[in-house]
Amino acid sequence: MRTFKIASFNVNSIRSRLDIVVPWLERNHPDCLCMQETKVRDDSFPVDDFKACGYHVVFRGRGQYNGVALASRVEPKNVIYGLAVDGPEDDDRLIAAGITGVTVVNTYVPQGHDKDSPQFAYKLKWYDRFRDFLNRTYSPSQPLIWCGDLNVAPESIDVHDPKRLLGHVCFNPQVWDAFAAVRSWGLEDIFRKYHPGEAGQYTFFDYRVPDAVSRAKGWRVDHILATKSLAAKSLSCKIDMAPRLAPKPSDHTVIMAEFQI
DNA sequence: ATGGTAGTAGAACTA
Repeated sequence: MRTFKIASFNVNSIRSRLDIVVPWLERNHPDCLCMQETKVRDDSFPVDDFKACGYHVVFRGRGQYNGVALASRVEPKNVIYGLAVDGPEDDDRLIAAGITGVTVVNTYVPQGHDKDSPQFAYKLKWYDRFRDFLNRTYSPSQPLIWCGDLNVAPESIDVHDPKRLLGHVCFNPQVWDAFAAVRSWGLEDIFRKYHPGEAGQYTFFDYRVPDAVSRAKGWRVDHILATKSLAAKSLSCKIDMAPRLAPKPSDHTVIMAEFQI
């Protein structure tokens, strides 16, 4: 029996966020850190910065947009790059690996732009494709974590102004249905397990909203979910606001969870 | 208030 500590962080450019990510790793020592929006081509990924603080890192990205990475204290096994092993591109939004017996699936779900846009249709389709990916690649009976920027605030308590925001591409009945369909494969929201009904717990604060953090103008769109057997072994789940309060922050912050494995 | 800021870029896009 040991503890498995995992965190997820939309870094909004890994190269711009090294001064936050590296000290955070050294201070918190997770077994695994999942990153989204790395915004860097694979040939420019800062591998050495992760090596220097004792982490392996696997990644997939083509530059300006998206990109995902997974840092791990042990070498990741069975790495899968991309949702679409045999289908159309998924724009560098998924990386999955086995880490000390736990399968970690790290995704950056499409944001959706606007509910009348092709990007929104792509987002809904992406959830469907992701469920198919889970179904053909893994089993809900295995210890598996799905985490990342999932671009959905599942409940009214997950946004600062549910009345005004209802219908937004990240707070939207169609997205809730698509997200629920993935969860019904066999995944539980670990954050809500420890904070049931707790409002005002956010992982994203828009840069464009003045004093968004101090005025609590946030969204809970970054998540850690686990299959039933693993969820039963969870110990904690919390949002760490420190990275969002640091100088030159990402617009997201870190969510982390611990499991007994 | 249909803006605001920050990232990739080296203009316009994504969030």
